[in-house]
Amino acid sequence: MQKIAKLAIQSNLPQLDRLFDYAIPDSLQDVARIGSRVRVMFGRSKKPLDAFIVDFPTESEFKGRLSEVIEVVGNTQTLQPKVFQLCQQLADRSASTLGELLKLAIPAHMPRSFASHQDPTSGSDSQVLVDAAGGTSEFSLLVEAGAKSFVLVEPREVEADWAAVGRTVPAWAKLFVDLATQNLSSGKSTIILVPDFREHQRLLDALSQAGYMGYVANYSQEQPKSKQYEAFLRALDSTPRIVIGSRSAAFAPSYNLGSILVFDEADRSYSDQSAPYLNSRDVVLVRQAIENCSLVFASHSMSCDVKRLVDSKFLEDRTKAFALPRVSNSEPGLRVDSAAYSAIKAGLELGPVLVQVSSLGDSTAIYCKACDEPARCNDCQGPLWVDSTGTKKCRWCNSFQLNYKCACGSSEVALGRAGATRTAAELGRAFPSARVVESTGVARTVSIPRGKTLVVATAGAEPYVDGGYSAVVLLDARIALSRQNLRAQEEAVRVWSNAVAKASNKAPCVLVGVSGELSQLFCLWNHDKIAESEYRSRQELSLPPALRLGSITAELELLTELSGLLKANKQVVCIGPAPLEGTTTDSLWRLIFKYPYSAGVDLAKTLKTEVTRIGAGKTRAARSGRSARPIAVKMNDAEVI
DNA sequence: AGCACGCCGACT
DNA sequence: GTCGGCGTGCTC
Repeated sequence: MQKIAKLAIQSNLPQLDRLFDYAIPDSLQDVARIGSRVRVMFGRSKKPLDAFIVDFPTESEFKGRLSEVIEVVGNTQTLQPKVFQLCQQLADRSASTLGELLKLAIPAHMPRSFASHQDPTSGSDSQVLVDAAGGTSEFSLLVEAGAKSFVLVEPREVEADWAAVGRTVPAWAKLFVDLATQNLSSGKSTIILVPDFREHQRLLDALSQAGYMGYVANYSQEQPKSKQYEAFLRALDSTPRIVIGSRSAAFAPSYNLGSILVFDEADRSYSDQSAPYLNSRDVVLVRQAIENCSLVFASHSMSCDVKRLVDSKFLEDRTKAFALPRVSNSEPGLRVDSAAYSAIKAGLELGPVLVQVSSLGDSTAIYCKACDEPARCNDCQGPLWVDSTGTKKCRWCNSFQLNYKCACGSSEVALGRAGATRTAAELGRAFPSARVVESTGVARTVSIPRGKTLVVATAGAEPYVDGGYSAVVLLDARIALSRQNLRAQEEAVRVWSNAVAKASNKAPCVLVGVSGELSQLFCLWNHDKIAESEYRSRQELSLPPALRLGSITAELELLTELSGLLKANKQVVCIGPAPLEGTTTDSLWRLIFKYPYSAGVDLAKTLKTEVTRIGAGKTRAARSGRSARPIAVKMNDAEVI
């Protein structure tokens, strides 16, 4: 009797989005098991494909002759059953294929890395058993199996008993290390998601100080492929691990998963920019249900999405009381007003000061001095700005505009609002004894040493500093609030809060140029109330996250067809289709659809069938060859409004 | 994706 | 007569 394996093939072709049966030759029967990575010949293709064994059925439904598995790669359970379930469920919910999810979850095999990981003499693990304070700990509620929590974290640098004397760690990093410790003490793994390299590095530092590097699987995507594969293999080991990474770490294999911890869940970097367009928040919610592990969202502000989950009792708010930060606001007026000046001046006497600005470069815009019209690019009519080297550049085509001349004939210009570079220069003149550091998204500064330093940073690029800043000044707050985006306020509060959280205890923080209810709530650090009123208004307007909003991008003809299909479902509301702006291809249109959360899985299933049908070109004449036409289905599109 | 199969026009 | 164009369908 031949042995049969059901395989999930790692290919993102929608036509192949099902399981295939293969025969296992006698020679491979000892090594083949559920989760094994195998190589198979598929179709008429000449090169073998990767696949994973997901079942050993006693007989096959398939009536033809079965091909044989040609190789079993390694002796590890590369695709854990729970990760397989995760991929399956996410493929269903996101209207994409299992193969696509498997590509996200499982890195390609690399024989050399694999061999060195298998080699027992190369073991860098000299693991000490962690002895945490048992079940009485204040953290036990957060790591309890099945517990789902939100924690508004203390917004400052704090001391940790494992850190070197006089050194501090961000409170969120201390919380995460403590929770990982709690898990290790009961033999469990922890997966930690961080939004970018600053948080990644800061957490690694903290784990290193705590002596846990032997447990860490570093899932950073910023290292060579071979290192990433090694991290995957470490996560796969039959021993408790601490996995740290960004989006992709949510798919990491794990031994005895105790908790998933997510810092700053509303950061944009958690949403995928390519298919299957998943958000880490959704991924970890599904994974938590499969693993029955604990889940903790920890942030310095409360996003609408988290507010919704707390309101519906899906998450428990387990915020621990802490001393509120000292935040004040000033009335609209000068960009850098007296409140800002005195905070910087007083702060510099004690240590480093942080100034948050909203944009890069020297000037965000330029105007003609003669006619006051905004300066336009000679090539494409895009708006001009001045970069950090003082060069006039076009925002659209990025071309240099050395010989700019206005349509009225004048070549004299007036500068618009200052970006980080000019702000740094101006403040440098005002505070000549301070060292001025500019930190933006492109400059990779993780942390700066203590000293009389004035840091001018764009939102989200604030370096950490040991002990925390002695003052934090939030400039351009009104600009952040007035962005034409559904999430402008939520996002503004988030970046302000993250800057405030880099301050030391009792350091003064100033929100410059904003008055009104929001700024008052912000000064009182009442994030629950801010999120509450924002979420209520979203509910009144029927906007996310009160319901879900998805989009389909394709040719108009296809969208018309799909919109007819969507309208058949009474729970779905369609908007558009409308031509897609900002692309060079004018043939792409976008259809937006709103639906209640409960309708999501069914709707995704319908769309997936349709996309597969259209992609396969079964009913539609193929004018442009049969190659699948571009259809991008986003079941949860945050950027669309 | 790849690759074969099949059904119509112009070629030694 | 048949060579080869691409439209169509399948892959355990």
